Amino acid sequence: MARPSKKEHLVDTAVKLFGRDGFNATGIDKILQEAGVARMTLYKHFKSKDELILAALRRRDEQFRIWFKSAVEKTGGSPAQRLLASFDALEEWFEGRAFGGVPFTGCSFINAAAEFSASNHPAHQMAGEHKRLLMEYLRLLASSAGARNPDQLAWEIALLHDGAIVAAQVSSDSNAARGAKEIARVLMKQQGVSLPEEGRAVTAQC
Amino acid sequence: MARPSKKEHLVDTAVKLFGRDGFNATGIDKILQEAGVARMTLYKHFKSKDELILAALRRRDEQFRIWFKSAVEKTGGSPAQRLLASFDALEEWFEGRAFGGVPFTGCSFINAAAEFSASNHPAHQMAGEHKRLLMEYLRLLASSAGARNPDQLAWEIALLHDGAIVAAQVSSDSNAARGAKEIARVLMKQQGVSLPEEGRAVTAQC
DNA sequence: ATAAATATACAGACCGGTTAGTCTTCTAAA
DNA sequence: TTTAGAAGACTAACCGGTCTGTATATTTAT
Repeated sequence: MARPSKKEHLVDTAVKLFGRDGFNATGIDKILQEAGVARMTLYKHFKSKDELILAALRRRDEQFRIWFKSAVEKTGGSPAQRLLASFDALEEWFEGRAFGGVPFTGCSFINAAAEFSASNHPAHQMAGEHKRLLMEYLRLLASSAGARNPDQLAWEIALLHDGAIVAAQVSSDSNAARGAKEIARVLMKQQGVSLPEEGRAVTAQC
Repeated sequence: MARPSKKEHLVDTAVKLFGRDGFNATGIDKILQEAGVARMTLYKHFKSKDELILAALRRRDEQFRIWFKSAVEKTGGSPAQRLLASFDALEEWFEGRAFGGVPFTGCSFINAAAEFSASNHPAHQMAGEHKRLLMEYLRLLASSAGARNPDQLAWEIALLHDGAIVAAQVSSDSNAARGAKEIARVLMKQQGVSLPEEGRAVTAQC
């Protein structure tokens, strides 16, 4: 019953538990129990745990990128402002204000690449694809913002994102996003991207 | 026999295998076999696998920081040049030219924080300590280089390091270190750190 | 409308393999 | 002779994965 439900719910639960406890450390049984789903229902939809892992990463990629885009765009600023707003989105995430208050446990894709270190492992490759798609979005913003070299700026900002993620995860550095944002400001300026007045929104100038 | 050997060799083997295959995915048996050491010899020196993991991380921290410092300092340049040389060291590492040609599989501490996500887990905390110690070294260099705000510059460069590590690991981006180096150049300039002529060593000016 | 057939999902026993960790026996060297 | 270490059996738990059986719907045929 509720055809859209069982498989979806299983994948959602897997996303949550894999993200929280890791892939190898999370057993099938825990997922089944948490999801309230029978064993054979899982193996009807997925032929192995590895396939469930891939499905969970696919879902996470989709979920994350949708959230990220909307978090960046809800500010409604110019492309340049949106590039900066991406760091505010990271801060939301780090502080557990994103994804319904789920505590931050690092980027699932960085974590996946860590656990599945062989670069030809499907999960590892999916991690690379996720980062590539995020960078593609940044490249679009950089281009719209009038960067002299949009590819380079997107690459740089992506690197700042990952650096901030690592700092937030490994060192519990709650200011990582803000610090990275300041670096981004410098790099954008260097690329000829013009921002409105420093530290004040262009629309609410009192 | 060879008193210094057994325990040390065990830890060295653990460093290698944990680094290559991950912590949860590496069983005790594999380490024992690879090291050619008996089971009880392990449990004579460590009361659990967790303790072996911590010992391996301690060794890796020591090994990595010694290598990193010497790789940075063998260039023999000024403090400012050494800050930049740190990115060349990363490149060596990424390309498998460090640690006796062991292929790069990411930073063991980032990986540890990924597998042991609870921030109060000893391995996770050791990862934070490792990053802190590396940053301390960078702070010293930044200070000697005459940075206006050495703490900030060290923090920024550490973030660039981690960003480059993630890019190299997740996306197999072989230019990650060079790209990060260029960003560092900008940030150092902004901090009033003066470099000799661009792209040419100060001692070998032909 | 009623009855049979089909599909879906749950519950749980079960399997072989592997895990971390303990214990005992044997060997070789100091 | 003493002792460190190798070898390997052993335990208890857990792993991913399979199999059986049952209950409940929905669909189809009569």
